[in-house]
Amino acid sequence: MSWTDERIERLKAMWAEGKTASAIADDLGGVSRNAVIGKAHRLGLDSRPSPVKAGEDKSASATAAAAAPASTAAPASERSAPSRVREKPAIAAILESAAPMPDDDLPVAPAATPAPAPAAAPAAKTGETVMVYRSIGPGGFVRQGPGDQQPPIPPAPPRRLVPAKPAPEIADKTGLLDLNDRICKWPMGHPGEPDFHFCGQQANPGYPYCVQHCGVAYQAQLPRRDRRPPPPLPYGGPRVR
DNA sequence: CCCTGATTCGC
DNA sequence: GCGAATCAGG
Repeated sequence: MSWTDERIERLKAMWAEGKTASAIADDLGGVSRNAVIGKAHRLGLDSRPSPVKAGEDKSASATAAAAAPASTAAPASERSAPSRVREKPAIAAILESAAPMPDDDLPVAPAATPAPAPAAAPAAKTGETVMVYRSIGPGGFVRQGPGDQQPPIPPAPPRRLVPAKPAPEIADKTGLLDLNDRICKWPMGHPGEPDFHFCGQQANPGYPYCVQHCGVAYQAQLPRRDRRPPPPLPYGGPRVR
């Protein structure tokens, strides 16, 4: 079925009415909803509120490709495609929410300190043993492997927090409270380990990491034809739809 | 699973 | 230009 003038007019009208692409495709007949969407785009019709686009942070993703670090910069021939960049670690987002303590005389710890999300270290590869860092109170964590059973630990009671001197081994390392938007937040080591700290280099402006770590965190996606097929899975692989 | 619209890219 | 395949959020 081809796009006659008459069918294009009907598509435009229904698109303007806010009908979904599926409904338009059903109504026109002989075309899929993808065909309708594709045609609408080529006609330059208004974009609809997309479930995917909603809430997207434009400033971050739109500039991601342009400001990509030199180490992964795509060749000039590469299509301009901001969405071709993916962020690997979600750690930065978690750390962004680490607000500084109120400036009161001495802060009081909340009764129930939620355990931080067990963020995987950036270097972790699939198949590696997943360690969990369980909070055992303010500033304390234990490492747990999947096999380690341990009853839940009751939250620490509220108590006054006394400013502690940093341990000598991290005296001049970048800790959680040293972070701000100009400092690279790439984790070095693992949370809970005595010398855990952050990279601390000057952050690439607009990014949570320094230029070097941006090169690890943001990587250009290969065109589909250049991607390797996923390795075969055990048991003959997943069910084919 | 279902739905949605956006995007990519082989044709 | 077309539209299936894919993506990603709801």
